[in-house]
Amino acid sequence: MINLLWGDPLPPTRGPKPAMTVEGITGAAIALADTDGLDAVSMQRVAAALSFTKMALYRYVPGKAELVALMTDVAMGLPPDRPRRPWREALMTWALDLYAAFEKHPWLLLSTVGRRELGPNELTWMDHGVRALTESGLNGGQQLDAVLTVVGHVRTVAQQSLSMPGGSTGVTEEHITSALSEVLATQSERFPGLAVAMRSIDGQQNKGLTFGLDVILDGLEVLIKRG
Amino acid sequence: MINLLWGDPLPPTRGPKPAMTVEGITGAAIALADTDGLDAVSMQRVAAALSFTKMALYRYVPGKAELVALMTDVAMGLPPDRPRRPWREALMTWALDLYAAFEKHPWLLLSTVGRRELGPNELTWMDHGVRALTESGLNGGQQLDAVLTVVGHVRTVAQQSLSMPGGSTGVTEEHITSALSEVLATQSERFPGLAVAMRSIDGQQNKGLTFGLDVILDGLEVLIKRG
DNA sequence: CGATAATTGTGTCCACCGGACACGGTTTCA
DNA sequence: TGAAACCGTGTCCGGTGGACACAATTATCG
Repeated sequence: MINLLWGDPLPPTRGPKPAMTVEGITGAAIALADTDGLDAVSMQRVAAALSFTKMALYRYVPGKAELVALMTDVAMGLPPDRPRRPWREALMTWALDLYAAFEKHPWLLLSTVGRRELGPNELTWMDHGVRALTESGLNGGQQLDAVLTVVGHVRTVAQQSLSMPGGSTGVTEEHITSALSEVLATQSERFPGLAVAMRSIDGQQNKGLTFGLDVILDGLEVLIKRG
Repeated sequence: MINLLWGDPLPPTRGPKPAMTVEGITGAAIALADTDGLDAVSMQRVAAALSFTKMALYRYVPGKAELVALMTDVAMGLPPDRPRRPWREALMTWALDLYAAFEKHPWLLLSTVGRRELGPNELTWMDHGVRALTESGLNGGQQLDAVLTVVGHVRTVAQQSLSMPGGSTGVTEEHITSALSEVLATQSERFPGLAVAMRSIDGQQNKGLTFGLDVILDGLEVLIKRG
């Protein structure tokens, strides 16, 4: 399976020509997930989208888990190339690029939970994130932890701002606030903190993303300047 | 279903006495998830644990999604009561408490992804988090965003440090580093940033959690002091 | 007291899921 | 010209969530 993630090794020569490709299967599965969500991705449906039997897929992919891993790495893609910049701007645009990737394929939030095999594209993302901090003065562990903190925040905001199936347009806190106000209408005395916080809210676009990023980067700056 | 989350309303009077309770079902499901993971929670297995047929559960719970929502809110529990303290210490211990909750029921990381119905316990967690910041000078939206950033980081670290089925003992970066070093052994030139970062790592316990929290709180402090 | 209506747990059935396996057709190599 | 390798298909299995009809149980009403 690692072999699949890192490029298919040997096209055999003996039998009939394969009628499909791993790339085609992965692409069909991604298209399916993009339109109908990750739950709609089943072997049957992927095969049907390619006009084949589901069992034919197992000639190219060991199982569903590996297919999802392939989908994930391909859909993640490579981080866009950005010019060298000071660590803060570099990490900020890197985070926004990552958010854009989640925005393009919201199901990535589901397929990247839990322990899993990391593909080359995902590793490249991590590499670029870490490299934004190479000249910051932080040591290796700090760099990794810092990137982890940023990706965690991006994930959280994306997860809460992107409706799972198709929706995207980042209306950040839209749902949570509406769900909250619904509850607080009758239970406001039970959640006093939330109640007063909700009253002084300014419905700004994508605020949660940049707010948290600014906070994290400010914190990193403190750490870096402290030396 | 909301009714279920917020307390069962009316025990009817006509037919035979119910032989189970929603609490019992939820408890059995939680126990099952604690030992064998969330994937092991099926209607059949939950019913079998209570020596009943799976269809009997549907008299108490509308469906599996609602059962998982119940499990989630119950397992989350209420945040421990802590004495009033300045916002920074309050938020820090709140975050550590939240991490402990995820440590106790690792499957919460899976059951709390995507759009879902928020239960009273989960809302209480949010309320306590926000209330830690009431005297910080931040406005309501900022308070919510700040708490969201913290929970995002806690989730990320927990997710990567807790092995899904049963394991717990927070050996934070253990897996990611081992998986990374495995790849970097042969592909180090392809991920130069990761390669050098891995070389200067100090295998400290649970470092990722406190590191990120310190960074976030430092950033909040900057924002607050700026006024 | 007896009939009725409501509610319980069960049994049966369905579509769908991931996957094991055997089979016949196709292609290349010895 | 076999023989060996590989492809796509069909069949089968255990498991999933859930709809539905059914007999048994219980409280209420006449």
